Amino acid sequence: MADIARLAGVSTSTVSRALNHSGLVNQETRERILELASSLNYSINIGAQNLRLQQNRTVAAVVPLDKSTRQQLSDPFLLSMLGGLADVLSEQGFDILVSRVDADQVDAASAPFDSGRVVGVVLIGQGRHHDQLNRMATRGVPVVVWGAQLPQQLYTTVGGDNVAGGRMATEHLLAHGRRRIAFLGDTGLPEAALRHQGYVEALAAYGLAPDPQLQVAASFLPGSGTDAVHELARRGAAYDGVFACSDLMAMHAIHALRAEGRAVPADVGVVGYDDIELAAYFHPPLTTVRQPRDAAARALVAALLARIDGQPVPSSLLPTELVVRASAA
Amino acid sequence: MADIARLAGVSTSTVSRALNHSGLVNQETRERILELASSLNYSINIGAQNLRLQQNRTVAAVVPLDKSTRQQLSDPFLLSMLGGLADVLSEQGFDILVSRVDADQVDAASAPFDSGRVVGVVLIGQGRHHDQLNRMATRGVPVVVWGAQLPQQLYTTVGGDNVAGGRMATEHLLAHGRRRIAFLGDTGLPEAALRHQGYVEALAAYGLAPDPQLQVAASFLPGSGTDAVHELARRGAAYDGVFACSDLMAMHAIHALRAEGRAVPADVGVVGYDDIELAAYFHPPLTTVRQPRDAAARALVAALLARIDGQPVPSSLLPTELVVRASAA
DNA sequence: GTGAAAGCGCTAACAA
DNA sequence: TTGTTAGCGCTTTCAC
Repeated sequence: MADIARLAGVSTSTVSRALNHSGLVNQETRERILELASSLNYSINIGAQNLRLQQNRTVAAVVPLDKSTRQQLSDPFLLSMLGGLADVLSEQGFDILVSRVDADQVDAASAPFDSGRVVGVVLIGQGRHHDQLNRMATRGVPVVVWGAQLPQQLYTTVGGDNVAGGRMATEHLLAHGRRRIAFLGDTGLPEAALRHQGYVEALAAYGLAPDPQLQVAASFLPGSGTDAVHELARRGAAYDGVFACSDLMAMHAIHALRAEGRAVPADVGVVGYDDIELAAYFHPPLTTVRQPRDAAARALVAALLARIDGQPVPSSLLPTELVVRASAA
Repeated sequence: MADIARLAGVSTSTVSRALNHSGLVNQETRERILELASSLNYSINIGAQNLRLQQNRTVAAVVPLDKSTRQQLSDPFLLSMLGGLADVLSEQGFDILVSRVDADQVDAASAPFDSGRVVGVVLIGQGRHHDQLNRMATRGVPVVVWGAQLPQQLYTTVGGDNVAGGRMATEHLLAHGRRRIAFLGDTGLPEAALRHQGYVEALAAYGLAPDPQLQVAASFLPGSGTDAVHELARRGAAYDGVFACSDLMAMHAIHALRAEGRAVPADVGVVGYDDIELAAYFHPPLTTVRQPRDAAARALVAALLARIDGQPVPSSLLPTELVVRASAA
């Protein structure tokens, strides 16, 4: 900036004003400065500007990753959520800093906030971090989480209607004559727990009680769908339906079922969750519960900005929708 | 920091030294300061520190996106590359700023560098941006690109061996008796062009010439695989093999073939590219060319750091590998 | 072992 | 319309 000032024969103040399109600069001077700046590929140093202005237009998107398994974040839905967030935040003029933290040290998610790097944090995946998240919120870290609303929650969540999702998925299987429906998902995770609740409700409406033998605590890691089907086989469980808590899991399960010689949907009906892009092209095309990804990204950003603004923001529940294709009919 | 200094009864200089583990601080003073800092959840303001130190440990990962189609980056392989980069960069103590730019304004990719936000740029996807990338490199922007090496290239690329990949895929189909092999990919893109070259070479080794009727300029966008199969049908082209330039495309193509009543691999053998996570669980399990994602992420980061260091960095070619499953046998 | 002072690149009173 | 000056939060000589 000093260089430009020198070359333009003005002070840095004038350059600053010109670059910020302040009206208080002579038309001609302004043009000279702008031309100079663009010919030098000069851009205002954002770090210095932020320091001076005490502002910041960067948000952290944090994905917890399971370091025990050194598992990359690989769930396509969560990954695409990251993409959706990036889009929405760009639109709003925010930059997005992506960081990955150990699932058991989610506190670390606030580091970029504490050090003034970002103005807020979006956590993609609530996991088992309720307490840590509450602690962060208490410390005043503006944090918004993709996940389920929990009692005594001090942070804001945005999530799909998991109970309804679980209910619709199960109802669909029941409506197609399935009576022994396996539930694949880790109810230790709030979202899966709620989907399970929907599952139980749907069963109850048919006068059925959930059979513990049919419940497998499959994680969201790839491969878990396969493992779950093996586990059911090991238990000798009889089932004609599967409700999986993610499409990835459902696809793996279908693959494993096929390996067992069981046809989908003829022998076993399968319903997934998320409606990832590939779901429609899988074989058989996957019946699944759609989560509103774009709306979610929008809601997460809106909530975060409001939080940053100091407003209390209620958690929100986005509608989910059953997409009927062929895997359960 | 001033607060801590006051509370500890020392000057900010001392606080700074203590926080930076400078040996020149009294043991006891240091401890008092550190305790104070952690009890206040204080972290050094990185912006100010960077300004003062003239340093920066942030790298931009830029994904070009096709604004004409408003298409999100959705290719699972590229998305997972982003994940791999995030891992490697974290390991090295770098933060990662993700931005999306219009495919036709890739110049904008250097904005975070010009404004001092990042020390370098990794571009995930070379596309048709050769000239713009050369221009960026000429301006001195440290930029490293996932893509193919091109003549007169001033920037550094890291890429898989596309020619070998194309050759192996095609050879595999040929070895299984396929003679009319469709090529699905846009040869306007450097990587697809090289894969096509491998395809042609493999055909030539069998004394076959490529049939233009069998070449469809399918993009990397989702749905293009489906479109390509429709296009082949429209042309009335006869084929018994398909080499698709991405797994996503291959999966879509298989779906479309099935809709046409053609079995894979019985009627048509299909080979994909990338070896995304789902490839093994697709039906039929996808035979594909594996791209070394983790090695690629590592190489990209190493190249970028060397570039930032001012060293000239040669482009590199990573080995690809044919993963034989069931879709082409 | 510690503090005072200067300066990283920028902006905004305030003065001219 | 422009320049001077101070200061954002930090580190680091230099002096004590």
